[in-house]
Amino acid sequence: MLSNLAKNSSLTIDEQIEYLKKGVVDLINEDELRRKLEKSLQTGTPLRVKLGADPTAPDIHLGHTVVIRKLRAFQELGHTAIFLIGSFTGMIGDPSGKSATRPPLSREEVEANAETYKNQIFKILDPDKTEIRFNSEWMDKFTAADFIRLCSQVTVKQILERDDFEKRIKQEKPIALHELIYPLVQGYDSVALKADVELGGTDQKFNLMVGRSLQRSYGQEPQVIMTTPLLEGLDGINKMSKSLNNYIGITEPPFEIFGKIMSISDELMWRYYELLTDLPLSEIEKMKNSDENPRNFKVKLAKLIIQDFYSAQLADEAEEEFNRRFVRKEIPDDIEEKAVSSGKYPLSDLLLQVGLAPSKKEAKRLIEQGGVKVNGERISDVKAEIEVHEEMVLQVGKRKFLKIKPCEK
RNA sequence: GCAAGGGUGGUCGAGCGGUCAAAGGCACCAGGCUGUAAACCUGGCGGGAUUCAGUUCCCUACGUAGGUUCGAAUCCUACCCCUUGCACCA
Repeated sequence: MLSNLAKNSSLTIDEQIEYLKKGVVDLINEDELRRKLEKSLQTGTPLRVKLGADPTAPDIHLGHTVVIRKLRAFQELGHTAIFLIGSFTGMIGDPSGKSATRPPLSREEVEANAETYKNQIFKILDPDKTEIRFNSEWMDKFTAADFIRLCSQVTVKQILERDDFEKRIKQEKPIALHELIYPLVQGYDSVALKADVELGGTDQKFNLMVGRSLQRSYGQEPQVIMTTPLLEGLDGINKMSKSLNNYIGITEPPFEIFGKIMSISDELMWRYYELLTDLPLSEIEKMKNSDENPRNFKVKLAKLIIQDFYSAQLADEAEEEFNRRFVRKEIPDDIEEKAVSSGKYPLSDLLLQVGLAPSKKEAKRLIEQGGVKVNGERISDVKAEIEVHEEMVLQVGKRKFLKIKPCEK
């Protein structure tokens, strides 16, 4: 995963900047970045590169990895990654998300989530060059006076300039006061951490900018900010998110990842190539213009992504399993098993009982529409009865399988 | 507190006394065509029962609780919640 490390350490500053800029939407600004890189080189002091994370969503999906990969790029160049967990800000709720107020997390929950984070981000980042920090480290000690002082650093107008505040005002939608405060607290984190660079999704641009101006107010050199695009989810339209269920989690089994990648549109595939792989744009362009069946490129993409979080071998296995199941339409061999007491059942009842259908009506629908197979044989008679006396495989749709094992009552 | 507008199925959004389990879109599910692509086509999309049958029936559902009606998502009353404006407070 960190194979590029050695390779990149010998890059010139210009090459480094090129490398870091790949896929970046905003870079504010390049000259400052250059100066910081030069100074770092001269003094032998790594840059402190901050990435903030919300403590409420410890399940990392491919969308998050875009920016984490960027953080890794800095690590590869020898800099320090600071992964900041917003244990304090989590209690406020970022206005760029849903406006529903979040219940404060307990200390235990934050710690548990932090562990989960670590397990996941270290699939991408080098643990030795990563600092994990919590903003409650300093925010818990923040006094009311500190807070007032912080607030005095910006004007109301500046805060209201933020796009989504502006929009909401126009649409006459409510903005809670604490939402206005959020960027300040997040920005102060940069002050507390003395960040040289802060990364974030494009939706974080405003917050990152506030960090810059606060650092100036507190007498620090302002951080460089870099934003990365929000990755589209599997639907190709909305940003990837858990709540829209259009995501690929990095802890998902290889086979799942493979299948999900295969199901994305060709158009989206190129986007994923750009943001989720290290392939240079020129190479991606070449593939795009070739006559080869795009399916092959999709297979390649799926394997590249799986390799990132697992291994080449597991990627191959995922492909093989995929081919077995969907190309050759074979029944997989590692199906979940369920014991059912032997006897005769209407098929619809059986489907309901083993959880392959949420209701009897739905079960009947599935049968009627030809979505149900027993031992590989399609059964479309709603009133079919099944005798359970030996092992059998139930299939619903293309991907739901279940092995039924008879047992005594 | 006052005034106005609003709360409908996963979502958006019609309906404003019966023909409403509620138009239409989206999402989703199954099938077809494929490359588990896109586009497209077909069917489905609260639950349970019943039938030869796309039959009939029952329950639950339109913020909550009542009421008026033979009959309500649709009318009335109270309450809850959301938004906006105004006032009160400061």
